[in-house]
Amino acid sequence: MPAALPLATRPVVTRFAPSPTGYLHIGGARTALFNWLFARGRGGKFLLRIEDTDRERSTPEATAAILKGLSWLGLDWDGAVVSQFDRKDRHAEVAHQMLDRGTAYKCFSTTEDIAAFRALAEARGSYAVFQSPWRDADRARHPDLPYVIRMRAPRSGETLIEDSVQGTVRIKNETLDDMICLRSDATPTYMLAVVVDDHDMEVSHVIRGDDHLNNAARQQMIYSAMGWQVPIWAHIPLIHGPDGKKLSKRHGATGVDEYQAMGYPAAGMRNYLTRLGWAQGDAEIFSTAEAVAMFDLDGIGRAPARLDFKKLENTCGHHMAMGNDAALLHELAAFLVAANRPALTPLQQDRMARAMYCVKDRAKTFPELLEKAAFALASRPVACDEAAAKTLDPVSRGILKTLTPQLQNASWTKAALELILTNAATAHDIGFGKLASPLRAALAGRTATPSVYDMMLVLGRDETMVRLTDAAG
RNA sequence: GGCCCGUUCGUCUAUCGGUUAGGACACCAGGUUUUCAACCUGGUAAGAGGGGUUCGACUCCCCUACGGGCUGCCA
Repeated sequence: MPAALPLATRPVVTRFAPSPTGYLHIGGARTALFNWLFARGRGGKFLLRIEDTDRERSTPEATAAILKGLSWLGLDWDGAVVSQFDRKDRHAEVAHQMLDRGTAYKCFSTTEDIAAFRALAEARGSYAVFQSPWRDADRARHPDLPYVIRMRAPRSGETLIEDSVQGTVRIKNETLDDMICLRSDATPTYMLAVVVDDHDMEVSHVIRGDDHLNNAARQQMIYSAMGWQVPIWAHIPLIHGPDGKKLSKRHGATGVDEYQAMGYPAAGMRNYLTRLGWAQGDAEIFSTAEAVAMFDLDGIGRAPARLDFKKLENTCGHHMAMGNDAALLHELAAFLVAANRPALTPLQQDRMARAMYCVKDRAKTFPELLEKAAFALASRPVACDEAAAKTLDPVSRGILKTLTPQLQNASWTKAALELILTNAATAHDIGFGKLASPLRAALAGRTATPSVYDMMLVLGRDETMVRLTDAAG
């Protein structure tokens, strides 16, 4: 029976426990985020454990990628990263304790025996759970052969999982097998290792993908076998691709590193991921601090959510606009590294910093930010695209020429520039739009740009003058 | 196959027996405008299907369909 009540008074400890077999999956990132939000909002701890008991598939590169992904998202963990493999002796110790207590037993069946059993069971249409002949065998008759340690699971009755997201889930014990806790090479299986580690690490809330919901019943048996307090379970639905199928490579990006390389700001990513499968009323756009304050288990939905890139972009756009200029500049530099693009020169950095105010609220991603700020990053002579070149006809060039002397002595403020330019438009008997086009071409080399005033302000008098002169020919 | 979970606008969701079923993204129309974007206003759009329970069901129960997960000496 889950002892949910005493746990409420236990300090909150959550954890993220990925297996290091690849990059940090976007679904894993959201699981980590939920754990992090929950802990941070309750003054608790958020621990990180690498489940590397599968030596075949675990790699240090994958661990590094996971840590990097978490760092990008700003999900800081408490204490040192725990390697599950390093704790294998402790796991084995617990397995033997269960053996001593009679809640586990040695099983000498070979993988061939098991396969044969399953084939037979399947042919008969009964449960395909393996029933070991060694479960009740006399120890005196144990052969001197390799063995695994199996849980002596109850074969009748049911196990109740009190889940904060899924509600009460009843699982018939007859559908659960005597799972292996310690392999024949004395290494622990995942099922044993998670329980021992979560217990030893004093994890109070296990928030993880609902692919582990069935496992929770098995794991709960180990808790009771050891007389340990069961944590509060919260099995969250997985993320699906836009077509509702399990998110996979064919949907596009699945690794968080790819999202960083695509230029989504981390704050926007956090906001979107928080809101994906979780809600509190109509809250849509919120800061990380607000998310920490708001997040709870009650708001987690029970159905898998689909990834929607349009909404991700929109959310990111809000965060880009809300972002602190210096912080955005800093993140932009990190994006360039992640995207394997050249870093900004000192001059470009300076211009970018000054342009930020007029470009950040029109960009959703860093590539867009760069695109909008192209005028500031361009170096002379500014190359014109086709459409911009067309606006620089002889008449327009003539007008640009008349502008330079006036700009020479103008005070470099928006109000002053506005006066000069509107007067110039009037003097040449054209609308302001007609004047703005060649100015855009001269200053940015393109037809879609921020306001001409903003560009002039960002570039400064000298640069503006030379660009106009360049264009005027 | 067996077991478990899920199903509200195209998408993310609100609703926790009584609402004209709300918001956001996307989309459409209009507006603003110095281009693009942004922004403002309005609009289209939903309870998978079938049975119950109830004075009354999106909400509770059952069945079906569909989707997902688990069913490993993987995690």
